[in-house]
Amino acid sequence: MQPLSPLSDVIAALPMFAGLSSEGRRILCDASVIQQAARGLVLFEQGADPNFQTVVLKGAVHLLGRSVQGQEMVIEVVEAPDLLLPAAVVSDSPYLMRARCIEDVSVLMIKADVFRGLLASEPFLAHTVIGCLSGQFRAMVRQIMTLKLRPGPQRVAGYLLALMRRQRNETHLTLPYEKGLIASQLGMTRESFSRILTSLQYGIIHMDGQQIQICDLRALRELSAPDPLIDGPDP
Amino acid sequence: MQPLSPLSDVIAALPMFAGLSSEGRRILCDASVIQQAARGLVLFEQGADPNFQTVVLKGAVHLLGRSVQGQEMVIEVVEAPDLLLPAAVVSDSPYLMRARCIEDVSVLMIKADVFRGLLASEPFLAHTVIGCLSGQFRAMVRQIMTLKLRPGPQRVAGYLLALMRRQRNETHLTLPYEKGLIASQLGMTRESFSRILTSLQYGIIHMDGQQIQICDLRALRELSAPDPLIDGPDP
DNA sequence: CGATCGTTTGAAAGATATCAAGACTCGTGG
DNA sequence: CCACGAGTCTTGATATCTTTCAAACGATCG
Repeated sequence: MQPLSPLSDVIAALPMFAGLSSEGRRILCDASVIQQAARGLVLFEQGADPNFQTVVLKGAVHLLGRSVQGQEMVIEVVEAPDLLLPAAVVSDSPYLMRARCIEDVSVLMIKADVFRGLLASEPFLAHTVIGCLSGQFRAMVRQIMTLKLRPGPQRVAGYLLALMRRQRNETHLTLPYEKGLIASQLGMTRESFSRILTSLQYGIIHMDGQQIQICDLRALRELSAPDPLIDGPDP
Repeated sequence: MQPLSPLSDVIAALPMFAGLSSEGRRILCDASVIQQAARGLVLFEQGADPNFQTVVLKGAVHLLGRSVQGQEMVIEVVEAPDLLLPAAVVSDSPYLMRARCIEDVSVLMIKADVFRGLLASEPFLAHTVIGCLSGQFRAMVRQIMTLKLRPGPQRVAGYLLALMRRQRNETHLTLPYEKGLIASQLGMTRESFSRILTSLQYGIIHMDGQQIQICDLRALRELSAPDPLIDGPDP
């Protein structure tokens, strides 16, 4: 609850804000608070107006879309260090998604109007936001390409390979959260996800709960039909 | 082929560049050319490195994703006036998609390195790019939500309603391009799209080639299960 | 007129979702 | 320590949706 390190030290330590003027840094500090949030906590609701620009300092956050009928799906995952939906904040438009903490997180919350003001006066901050927005935009494009061009099993295989790369390229990996959430991130039901995983069980992977051992990397890669543009360089 | 109006006049007339310093405007002019491109022309290829920041001045451009297996789908539509994939240009990363002119377009092409340089020295340009990026990001999020949360018929109904709104809210509308392209934009095959349209034929719409008459707006809206966040205010 | 392209339609196959039940894990409290 | 219950995951049967393949139709254009 209480900031262990003074706010200004945290901000000074962030590469994201390294190039701010001292004046800008002061304004930023005055308009910010640090919060700890427990796993499961909702940071904001779909449809809400952004009052803060949230910066994820530690941990990861799910952005969930909800249909009129009430079903909910993971649309985006934001991991520290990154901005939470700067697109909504800079355009002062309602959030399209709900933000829920995947794990215990710490966030920096900057008053939205101050943040927008700083954007005009601090070229460095503008540059940071541009970099962040472009990265998030490209991630969304990749996801659309995946949804439109790849069937379920390919998406699952690709997901496992991406996970492997993020976990130090070892053939043993741990699913980062519940399978139901992963399924919705991949655009399928948990039943389908479960079935696809079991279909991989015979020769390609070995699964035990959240633990997955990749037995036949070559086969998995072949199954995913990787595209270096979408998936990054070969793992 | 040849610029009818001098380059500097075109740039001066664009709201997008209205706030540039005179110095910035000079640099921009020196690094830019205006091009006319015919319908069907490919402006750049998927995987290419961005040499220019393209500004669509007139017309519209399709951004197409291609899978390893070779099938191609419309991922995004960019209409004048807007930037073509600033996310790739500012991050100096390969284009994720191919750009193809839907119709005859005119574009302004700015050398990419000069554009990135101006971004640092011209706060107004940075602000423009932030606005453009955030708009495009939100469009991608909406598309993902549509793909993940809505079945085919809802997507088609929603598309028709969106089209109606863009065409002065009249109940008679014209499909902007071939049905096959619209189908891929909606994430389905042309056969599925055709079947869904015929299923609407009986009472809800009347279709004749590219012309569509909406007979029962209420039913169409109900079928689309609209979400004001995704679809905008009620048409 | 014949060729090409976009579209529609039909029949069949395949993929995915849904519904329902059972298995499993894990934390709680008796 | 065990039993319970909540939540998650798996599995099976079925239904539905979507794609695929194939053919025919229609328009446009040389």
